[in-house]
Amino acid sequence: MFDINPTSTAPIWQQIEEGIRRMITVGALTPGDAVPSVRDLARTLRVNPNTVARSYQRLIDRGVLAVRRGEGTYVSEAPSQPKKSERNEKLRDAATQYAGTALSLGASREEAAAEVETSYERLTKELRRGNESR
Amino acid sequence: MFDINPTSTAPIWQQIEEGIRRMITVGALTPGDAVPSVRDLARTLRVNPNTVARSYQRLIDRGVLAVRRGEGTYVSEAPSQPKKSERNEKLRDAATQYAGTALSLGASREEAAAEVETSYERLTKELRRGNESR
DNA sequence: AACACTGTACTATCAATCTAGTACAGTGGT
DNA sequence: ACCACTGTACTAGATTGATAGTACAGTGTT
Repeated sequence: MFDINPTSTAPIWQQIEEGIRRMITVGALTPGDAVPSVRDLARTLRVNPNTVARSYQRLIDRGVLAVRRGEGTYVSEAPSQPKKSERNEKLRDAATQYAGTALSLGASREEAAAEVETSYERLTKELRRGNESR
Repeated sequence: MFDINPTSTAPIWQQIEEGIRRMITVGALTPGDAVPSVRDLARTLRVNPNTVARSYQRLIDRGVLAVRRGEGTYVSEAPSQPKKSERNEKLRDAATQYAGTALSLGASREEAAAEVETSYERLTKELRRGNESR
């Protein structure tokens, strides 16, 4: 599972939303899989159930998750993907923010890029762990 | 000068603090230079003077800026640089956050790194602009 | 002396986020 | 029928960030 950074300026519901999306893109969650219940995930992440519910609701609204009433929440069979233009805009915004931070810390372009690749590799490995049984 | 993104989750005072640091590392501000007055910068960025004052105060506390009472605020002659360990930790955190976002958007490692390099180049060029007269 | 600037320091208010607690309807297993 | 689980919905409080407004002391210019 993923971690929550309570000191981050990014709201927790957003961190959870991104975390679920990451697990799907990496294959740790596939269509039809059940996601943890609101209360379970809240206990695991040491977070309020309302906050988890908010994240799930957003993912449901966007067609990434689907609810079976009384049963639980599952990854949609046909997970809708966001428009390409919107995706590129978000990626660009995130890159700009990171590049700005790297610059303010005096990091070179090469160092900034290398640090991203390292983090990317680490995240994918962490997310795939505990998932070899599939 | 730099821009403020009011929709970002990062607080404005932090964006201003990073912006000043960027201008210093890029050379758009050198030791001895005056930074805009609290009220001027607030008007330029369309932000409350209190918010700018908060950013300046943090930079003063860290030895990046220095105040001459009644005159203004200036870039310190011997700008203290943060500890290497702390700098690396911040860079790493920022890289992790960006990599996580890129992953949740389904971007490949190469695409994520390339987008950073592009943003980095763009930022340095923008910041150096209007500074050729030095 | 008067004025226009500087930074600094308050108070008050608004919005967003997170938390705690409670409640209710739907589902499945016993 | 009962129980344990599911998502959902609501109230209320604390915290943080940003805003508006006001005020005061120090500095340089006129």
